[in-house]
Amino acid sequence: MTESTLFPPDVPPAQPGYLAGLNDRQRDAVLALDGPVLVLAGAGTGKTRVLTTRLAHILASGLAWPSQILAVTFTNKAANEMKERIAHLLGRPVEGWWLGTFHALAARILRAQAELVGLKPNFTIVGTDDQLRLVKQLIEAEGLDSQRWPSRVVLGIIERWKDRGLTPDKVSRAEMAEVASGRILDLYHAYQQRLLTLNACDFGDLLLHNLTIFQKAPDQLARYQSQFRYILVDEYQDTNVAQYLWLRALAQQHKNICCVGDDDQSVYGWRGAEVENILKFEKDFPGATIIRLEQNYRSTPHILAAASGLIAHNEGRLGKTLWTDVNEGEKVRVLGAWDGAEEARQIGDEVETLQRRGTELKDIAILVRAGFQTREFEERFITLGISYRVIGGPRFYERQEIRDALAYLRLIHQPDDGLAFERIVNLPRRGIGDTTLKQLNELARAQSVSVPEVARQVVTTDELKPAARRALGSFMNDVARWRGLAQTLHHAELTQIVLDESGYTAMWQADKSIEAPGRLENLKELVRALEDFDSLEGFLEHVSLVMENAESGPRDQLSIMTLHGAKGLEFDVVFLPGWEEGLFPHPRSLDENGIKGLEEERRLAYVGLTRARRLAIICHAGSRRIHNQWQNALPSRFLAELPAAHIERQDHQGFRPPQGGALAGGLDWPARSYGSGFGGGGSYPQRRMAPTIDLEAVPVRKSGGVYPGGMRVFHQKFGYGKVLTAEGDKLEIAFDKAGVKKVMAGFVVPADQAG
DNA sequence: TCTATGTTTTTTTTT
DNA sequence: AAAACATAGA
Repeated sequence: MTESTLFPPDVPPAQPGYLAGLNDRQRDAVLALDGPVLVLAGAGTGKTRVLTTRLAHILASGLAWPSQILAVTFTNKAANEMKERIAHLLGRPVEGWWLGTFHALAARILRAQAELVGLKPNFTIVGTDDQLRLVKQLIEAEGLDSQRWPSRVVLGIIERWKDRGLTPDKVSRAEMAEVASGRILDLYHAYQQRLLTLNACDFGDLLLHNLTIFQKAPDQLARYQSQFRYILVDEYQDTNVAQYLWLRALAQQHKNICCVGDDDQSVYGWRGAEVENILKFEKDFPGATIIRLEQNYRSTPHILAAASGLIAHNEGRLGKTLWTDVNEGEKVRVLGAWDGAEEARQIGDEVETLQRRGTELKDIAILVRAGFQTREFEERFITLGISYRVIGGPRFYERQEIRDALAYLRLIHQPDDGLAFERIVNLPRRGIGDTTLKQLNELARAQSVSVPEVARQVVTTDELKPAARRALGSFMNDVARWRGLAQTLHHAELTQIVLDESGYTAMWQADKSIEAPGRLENLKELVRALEDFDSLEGFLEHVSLVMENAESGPRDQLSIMTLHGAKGLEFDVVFLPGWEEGLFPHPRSLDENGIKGLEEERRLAYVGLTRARRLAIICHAGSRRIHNQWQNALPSRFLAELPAAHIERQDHQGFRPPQGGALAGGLDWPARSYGSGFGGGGSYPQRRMAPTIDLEAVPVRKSGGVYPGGMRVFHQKFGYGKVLTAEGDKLEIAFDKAGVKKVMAGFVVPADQAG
């Protein structure tokens, strides 16, 4: 144990400085170290502070070595933040403890114990695309109707089983009567078998295999149990059954487990999270201390009251009463708009007003229900020149070209990685098509060896047609050669060579499509990223577990993100657009989960409101284009649930809410027909037919810029590109990533002046 | 085996 | 409206 040098056996000071400034409840939560503790922490009650202080306290008082602490967070970002804050509290960084997401920690255990579940320690963690491909293959093999059972749906069912800690053999018992389709269960069996053959597992398996290990090897479990003297769990309301079982198993010996959560902020039910875990806590850990944090330090009374009034419509809550001793602030504003475009315009105007009054962009956020809503705001902000960033968009490591390149590396590193093999064996085209692949698969299945293994064998036999055999042989040769190079070369270098020699780079260079240059750029970026890692294994693990984008520089930018993505964050001003029936609450949630779904949507609304420190502005539009069809929308029922005393209507342009307005209170919008056409209950005017010219969209800045054809330019939304034609103020530009677009000259700057 | 054409679906939220 | 998907033909 090298940690012993880190902490001299000094007795901690009688009143450690880090306890100063905590309120009584918070201090209780920090100091209650013995036995199980459940902290019910309402929004903005200093939860993170309690968590970090508690950890710092354990370490500073020498009650445990870092390696004896298990701290689980929900995102990698939260883990990093915790790491930093504790280093700050203690005045030194902490190394060697078990801090991370459930998935990262479970992966760590699984690497050490892989053999117990039939995996090799270097197993691959497959991503969504691989999962879907696999399931699709199996659906075909099992002869299931792929129309009735799309791979997406089947995978969803399997994942939900995994969330509940059910291996295929356990499902049959628990679920026999419930699921009318025993065939999906067969498929689950086959899927697990297939993953095992591939020496791979998916995200759910990380936890599931851990549970199996705990069951199969009580001695190993006992080892972990005695190792982890203190266990800490953040966002406990978002744990699923598998995670709950995992925690319960590990906490069994010392029972010093502290879970922090808020049942009102449980918004991941669709991913298998069970709020019931919070309710069960007392039962499973008898004598648990329960501490409520109810003093809110974040929001103004109006915001708090509005949020509380809303969430009060949910049943089966543990119930908390948030309060604050702040006594000022604006009411929550509710803004009606004609349509989505006007909504974006109004929010843009508000943002500019806020800016003029000194609010910085980084303190403003727009929280949307669904990803597609971000587009209108992006367009508007580009026009206005408001700097923004969309958080949680498409991720670097999920891009096609990156996954392809990684597949090459995986195949080199793990010769039996069949998924990687299938992905790139004919990419670029090598004349190894579906037919050949099908043959290989059959052979592999018959001999129960991996597909790459079969491929290696078959090049020396006459199983395949000569053309296919030659193509395959040459490919396998290349891979073997690269594998040899891997022994001596740095992997960044190796990657470059592989990409060039395989023809993968050439493939994109030859590709005349608009996104090709961008993809090449991303590949370069990948090679650069590889340089930061000592080992390829380390990099691959990083890629599979760290699904978040690296943060860009500390610039003053407005944040646009989903409500889910906003959990745990806070901003001075929060805009909540799209509060309409048909969008929020999302009908799909209602369809699939009924009243439970509605309550989860309501919690989502609650989360959104409670992100705001100073001001919350809710918006709704009278009509919105969905699937490119105009649909009328009534205000969200959640608007009617907000206590009238704490909100203020701000309608623009003669907008008139139906039936006297949501704020009259007690109105029950019909949940059913929001798109019922003319006069469907609301008094919204129909969309004007004549196309209106958006005068504000005409650029006012920087007129007269001259951009000759061929010049490199930068556009805030579309990125870098080359001018094709210039006609007055109108430019036609081939953007590296966004393709050919017509834009106004005022929106671009010469490439060398960008940034 | 690859490409072109026609048909269908899409947009809930993510470790 | 666009993208993803499936089918048929070269």
